[in-house]
Amino acid sequence: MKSILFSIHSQITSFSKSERKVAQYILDHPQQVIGMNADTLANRAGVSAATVVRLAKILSTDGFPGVKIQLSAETKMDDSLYTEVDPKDPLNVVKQKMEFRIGHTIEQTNLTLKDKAVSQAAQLISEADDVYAYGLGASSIVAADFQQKFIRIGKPVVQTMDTHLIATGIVKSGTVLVLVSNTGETLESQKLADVAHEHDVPVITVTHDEKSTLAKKSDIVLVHDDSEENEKFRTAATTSLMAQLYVMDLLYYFYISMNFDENVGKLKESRDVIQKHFK
Amino acid sequence: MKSILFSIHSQITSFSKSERKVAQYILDHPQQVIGMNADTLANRAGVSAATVVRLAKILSTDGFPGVKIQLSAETKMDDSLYTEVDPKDPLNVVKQKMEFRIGHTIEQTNLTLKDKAVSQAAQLISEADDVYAYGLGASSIVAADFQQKFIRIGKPVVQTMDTHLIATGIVKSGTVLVLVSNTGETLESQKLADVAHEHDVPVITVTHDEKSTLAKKSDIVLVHDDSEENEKFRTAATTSLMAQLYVMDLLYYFYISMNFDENVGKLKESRDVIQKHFK
DNA sequence: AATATAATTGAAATTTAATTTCTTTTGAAG
DNA sequence: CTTCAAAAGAAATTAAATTTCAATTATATT
Repeated sequence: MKSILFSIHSQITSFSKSERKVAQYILDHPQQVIGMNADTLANRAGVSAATVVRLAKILSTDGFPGVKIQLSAETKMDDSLYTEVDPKDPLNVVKQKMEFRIGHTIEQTNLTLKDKAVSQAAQLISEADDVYAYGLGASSIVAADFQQKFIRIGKPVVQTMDTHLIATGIVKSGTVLVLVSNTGETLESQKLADVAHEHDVPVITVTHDEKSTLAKKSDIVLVHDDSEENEKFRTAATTSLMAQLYVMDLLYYFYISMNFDENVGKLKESRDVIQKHFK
Repeated sequence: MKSILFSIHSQITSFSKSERKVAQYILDHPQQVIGMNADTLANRAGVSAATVVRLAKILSTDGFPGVKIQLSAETKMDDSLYTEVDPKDPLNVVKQKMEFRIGHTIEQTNLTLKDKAVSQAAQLISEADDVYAYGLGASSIVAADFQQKFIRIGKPVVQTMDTHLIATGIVKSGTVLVLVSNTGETLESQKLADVAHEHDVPVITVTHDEKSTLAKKSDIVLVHDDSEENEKFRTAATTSLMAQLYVMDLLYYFYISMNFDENVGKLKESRDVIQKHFK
């Protein structure tokens, strides 16, 4: 089964005038044609349905529905939705745009995030006696998520926005510090990184800017995408928040898989405890 | 990004017996199904054509032909990606699978979430004198995000995990209570909903189960998807967390757009304050 | 356990879409 | 001009999808 678009392209000179109109329309709007019936396409191309069907028979043994199916196999989604969210957009358009950009952000994060950094971070955490996590603003939410995830599998994490308290904790070897900072320029995080290094405590940073001050002060950098960075009207950096949570989830997943049965067992215990005592 | 096979995989437990037969047949022979009509598939699966069509309607807005078209689009890509994350999967496969299911969750949430519920919730919040938010476990993170978002635009929100404190607050008319609970069965949230109603305080709930106890006790229900619900090994309900954050973001967006210039002005002020004093 | 109620299912009827047939139109050759 | 063949559309036909509805099965309630 070879490409139908290629077929059209190479055969188009042999088509009759009306058939050519249809063929050209398909070449110009393959994605839209997938959602049309023969009548609609006929109208759009300015011919009759019979012509559409005749052309379809040339292109596919399964007639017009067969053409749509083949088009669907070879056409990828168009990127027209990747425009900024506009205050005048109705909610349903906002939804579509958001869906698209979240998908895009995760996709990009999959590219920027280094597998090796994830495995090294997981390794560090598993070897650590104590783990401290810090983030400010939206990043505090990510740090809290990180804490929750690891406590559930029996790996306690201290997470607080009290910088002094964290500084007090990260003075002991065997400790690991996890910092979350979208920009990588948060002053508080930088100070904590300095404290950590003074005491040979390794620093794992989650940030979107691998060239940021914080990234340079870190031992392992988990870099995520931030597509909304340069937009005029950012809703609330939600996509960047999601990218960070996603990075944490991969880290968590990798950590679990290093010792799968044991960790899943602990996860199950956690659920059972809740189920038994709080339901 | 929209995958029928993943949809089937994650929804199959919710299908009826006959629908499940069809669903399983599609999972087992996606390529062959593309070349069948509804009758043939019905015979192969041992059900009636009506059942095939009914299932098709669940899976695609374009009915059975739509299912075939989508199958065609995705069977050329690696059809192992819609399956559960497996501990033996290498990290790059996990990344792809996760990307896939996050996209799917947002897409599904766009379908389940009612625009009207969002606008009503935004309206309630804008008219409220005081707003309280509560969530436990992963949902506390969502409540915290909600708080952060609205404080940034000059709408203070009280968010704490101290149920007594919340109960103390929601006894005054003009107050709104926002509850986050994935299952909709969290006891603490139910109690708070009861307190709220005793004092005529409206309750907005974010949950994945519109038939849950909490949903029934709520004035406005913001329903999100939870595709991982039925999986044996859920990483950490991260997709459901993302769906909740996404719902909050839409709510926030809608709230801003009700009074765009003013709210964006406040958002800018918030950023300036941070910039001036903490950078 | 008996009954009521709701959900599920398939057969038949209906609607919609695709296809074929047949007639009209177009255009090139004599 | 006329003739003929190819092309195209209108209408008729066929096939497919979908809906309706009645029968059945499952679920909840007393």
